[in-house]
Amino acid sequence: MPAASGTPRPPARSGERGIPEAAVARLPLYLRALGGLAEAGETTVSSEELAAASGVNSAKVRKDLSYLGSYGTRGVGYDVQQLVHLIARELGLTQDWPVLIVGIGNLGHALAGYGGFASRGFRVAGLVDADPARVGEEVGGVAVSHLDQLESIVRAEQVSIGVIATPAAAAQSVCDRLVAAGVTSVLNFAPCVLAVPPQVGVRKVDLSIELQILAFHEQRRNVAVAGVAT
Amino acid sequence: MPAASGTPRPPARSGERGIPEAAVARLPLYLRALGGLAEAGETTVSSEELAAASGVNSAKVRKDLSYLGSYGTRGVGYDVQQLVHLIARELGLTQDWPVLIVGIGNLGHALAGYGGFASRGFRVAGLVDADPARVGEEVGGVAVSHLDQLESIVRAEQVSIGVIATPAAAAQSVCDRLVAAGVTSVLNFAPCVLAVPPQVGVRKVDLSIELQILAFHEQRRNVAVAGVAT
DNA sequence: AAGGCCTTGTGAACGAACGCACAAAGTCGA
DNA sequence: TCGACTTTGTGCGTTCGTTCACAAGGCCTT
Repeated sequence: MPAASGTPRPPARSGERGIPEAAVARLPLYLRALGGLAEAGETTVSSEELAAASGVNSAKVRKDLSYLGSYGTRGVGYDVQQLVHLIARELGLTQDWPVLIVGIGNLGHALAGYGGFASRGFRVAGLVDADPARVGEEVGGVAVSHLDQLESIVRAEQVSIGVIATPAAAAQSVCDRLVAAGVTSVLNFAPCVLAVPPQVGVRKVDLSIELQILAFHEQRRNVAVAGVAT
Repeated sequence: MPAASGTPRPPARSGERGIPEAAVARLPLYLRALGGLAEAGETTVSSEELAAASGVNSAKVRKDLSYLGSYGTRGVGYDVQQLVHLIARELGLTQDWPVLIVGIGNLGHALAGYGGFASRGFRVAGLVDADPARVGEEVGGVAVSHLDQLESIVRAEQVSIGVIATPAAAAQSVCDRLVAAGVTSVLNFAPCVLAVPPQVGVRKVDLSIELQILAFHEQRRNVAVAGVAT
């Protein structure tokens, strides 16, 4: 019987800026919506409007924005430009983020050419692939280098964010090399779990997982209907 | 503390199958991990092993699996094949899901060629694009049709899941057409919010949002370090 | 046959997140 | 200037999700 004498006491609220993870995940949504509103010529926006434009509930919007400080004007709303700037700053998008994409298959191609990166401060600092036949090809204005160049690109371009778009079998070794070279955040598109040191951040996107979740709900609806019909 | 008797409080078990959303989102993860274990020749797996292979915590694994019924053997673990079948059935992956992909740009290409779909029961039943120059091109064994064909493909192939990989500007109108034609689940890659009737399911994937969340944590780490150094 | 060992299944405590509802605070019209 | 109106900011109850910890249960060795 191991006495519960360990210290399972993670100081959740460590007195520092403690903006909840769930709120962080919504900030990019607001930013996107605000971009649209700004283009439409809006100068101020209420929490209700922003909520509609970003697909969340207005109380949540207000609470999330309150974590950034209270910059709204009661009776009026928020200043669009100020909010854009505030959110961008909070997310760290006011600086340049060099990104290295590893694996230039179909998905890597799509990512390299994705317009949504540049507008948020992400710059494709390099593309690498293990296939020599792909080296030299230019994608989205950047030439593909060989996988061997991974370390030198990370160092030369001060890359801190790596994107893995390789097959699952290669992902872990690529990840290890990225981390060893100095990358501290990884976005993983390969369908596998990555092991990284605790101070390295990882997020994963698995296209087929999203479809499977959709299928679950789809099936459930059908079963429910069938059940009623029976 | 002995087991409290007194007033037994069944934990709000709504007589119907009430498997929590968070658990559903993890089932595909388990399924993937189990695939790997099966290939490695494992016939049984403990919650601890499965947890390691899918990157979650073992208590969560056990609780999630318990929603599917109790099919583990104490002292041994779970039967891999049985678990695969059980999860697949729960997710509705034992049937064929025809999928229509709209927008065959870089991303649409990647999706059409993505191997992770077929192995989970998803079949690309059609590809459509608004650009006549793309019509006829073959991607992943399926020919691209014109956007005009959207409705007829949905009906002919009994498509219930649509994937939107168009620019944001086109997404809502495409979505409306999908829904009108009978699609009841939508996976949206366009960076915008979609309005749909309540009975239609939508999930979204925004590549740049994931990067922004990474950037937030990355920045935070840097600020923290700088703060200590100061 | 019996006891030890391992792993499941789950009650219960904890914590995070959500959303309501409302007071506070500012604007705008008269 | 004043009062009505609008919208923010947030305290609080509720729901959802995670984690701990342990009794129940089954296998295997002796």
